Amino acid sequence: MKANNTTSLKLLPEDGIDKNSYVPAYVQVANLLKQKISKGIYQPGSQLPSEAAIANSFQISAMTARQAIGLLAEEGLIDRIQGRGTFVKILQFTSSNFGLDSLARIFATEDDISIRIIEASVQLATEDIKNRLRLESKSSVILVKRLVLHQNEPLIYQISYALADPESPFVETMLETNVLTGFLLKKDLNSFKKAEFKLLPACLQPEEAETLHLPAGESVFKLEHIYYDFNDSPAACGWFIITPEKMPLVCRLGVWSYE
Amino acid sequence: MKANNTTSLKLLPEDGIDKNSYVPAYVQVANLLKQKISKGIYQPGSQLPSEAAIANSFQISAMTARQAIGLLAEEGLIDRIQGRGTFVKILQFTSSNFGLDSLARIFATEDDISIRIIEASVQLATEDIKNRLRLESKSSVILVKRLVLHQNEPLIYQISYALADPESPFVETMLETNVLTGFLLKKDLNSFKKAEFKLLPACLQPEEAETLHLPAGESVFKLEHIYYDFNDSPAACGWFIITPEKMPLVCRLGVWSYE
DNA sequence: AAGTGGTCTAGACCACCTA
DNA sequence: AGGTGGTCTAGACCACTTT
Repeated sequence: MKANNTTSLKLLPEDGIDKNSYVPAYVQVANLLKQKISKGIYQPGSQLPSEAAIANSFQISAMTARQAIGLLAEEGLIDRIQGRGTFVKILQFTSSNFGLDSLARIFATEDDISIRIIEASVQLATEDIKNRLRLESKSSVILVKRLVLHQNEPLIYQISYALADPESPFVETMLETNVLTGFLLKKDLNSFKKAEFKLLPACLQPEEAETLHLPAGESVFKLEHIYYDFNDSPAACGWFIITPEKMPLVCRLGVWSYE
Repeated sequence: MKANNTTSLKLLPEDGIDKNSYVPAYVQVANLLKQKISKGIYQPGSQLPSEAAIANSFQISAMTARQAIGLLAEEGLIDRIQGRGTFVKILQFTSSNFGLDSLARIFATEDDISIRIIEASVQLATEDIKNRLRLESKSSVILVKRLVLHQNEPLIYQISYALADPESPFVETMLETNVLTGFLLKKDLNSFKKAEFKLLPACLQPEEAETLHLPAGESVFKLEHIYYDFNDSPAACGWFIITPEKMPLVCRLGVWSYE
């Protein structure tokens, strides 16, 4: 009943949905509602028709109408308040959300990406690293500095520390590491339970600048990370250095499509 | 049937849900699934039981089971692949998402926040501003520099430009502007259709440093913004300067709660 | 009391993947 | 062909807010 292979003709009802379309009803309804917000028919701050009213006007069930409204909620276009109603959101910069989409897209292709090991060694942990990994005094850690290249151009300068567990040949494992498939220890990919990331502004240090072929002193992003194992113990930490040009952090609020 | 006021006793079935609890069934199921992921019973990369199996084992309907799984999906704990199954995600830094929660929390209280106008004037638009606001040559713009204080300590240095529309007393309106209630023109709060934000690392300039009581040269966040009206024309632009201490950008992946 | 969003059911059928 | 996730229905009841 939902799809119809027998015809390519498309009826365009004035304001109804096409139940023979491959596009789910709730997506169609969501888009129609977005259009009304986009055109200012539903103004910021104003109340949307109730779920029941929407279900009725589009001749769909309440659950389906609710699913459509859920889409708008996911996109941050509306607020749902139990007992009061659904309201078009007023734009607020504090609801901005910045994702690493640009990097994810680069890594997704897996082509043109290569890793160069700058340094790999076992060292005595510094105070800073001991704090981050919750280590006893005089603990040894593995340090690996990598340069990630995209189309043979420096992309990310990566420094990571991991526990020097004598039970396994860690350094070799870390040298094999493939950033593409998860970024750290390939064999330990599924041994991490959780991770914490912190984004910071930073000033490019001489060593980093030289490695990345950039002028020292430039403003860059520093992405710190800590990975935890299934005992909730920090098992690896480190940071990435990357320029805002290679990793643009952009966020859009409001209606940006669907006319 | 969902709530039960008659008793405060709580039965704790081994692995079932409490249908008399105020906590929705789908939330209970989601938490139980999270526990199993947290404990490593469901390991990263492995397949979760099917929706039908979950529905059956918890004695709930398929839709409710699906809703529970939807919660995990929202939190980025799992991947749903049609026709194949549901799988526990392997942590990837590229799926990090940074929100301005810390700022939103500060602004939410509305207490201890005050605005100081540093400068307000009408100026000829520079090339940069003309590009951003898509202006003709020799256009006038309103420039306002504000300092947002929290508990009488400098928090944000804010610079904004807006079209100098002769139809309304803009400068006065902008002087009245209250960051708390939306950040720009109070009267125009609901006249914006969409906005774009860009997060950048920056180096604190002398004027900014002095205003914020910070040493020049420090690394800070620069949050650029452009607001569009319902004609899709850029109507206002500008940027915030804020330190990473005042606006920590942290992101957590994996299971961080629910023992 | 009436209206709103939120939860839940017990089915049905569809689209997709694997075997 | 059988299993999986995805969509949809027509109802029911609940919790919350406003009148």
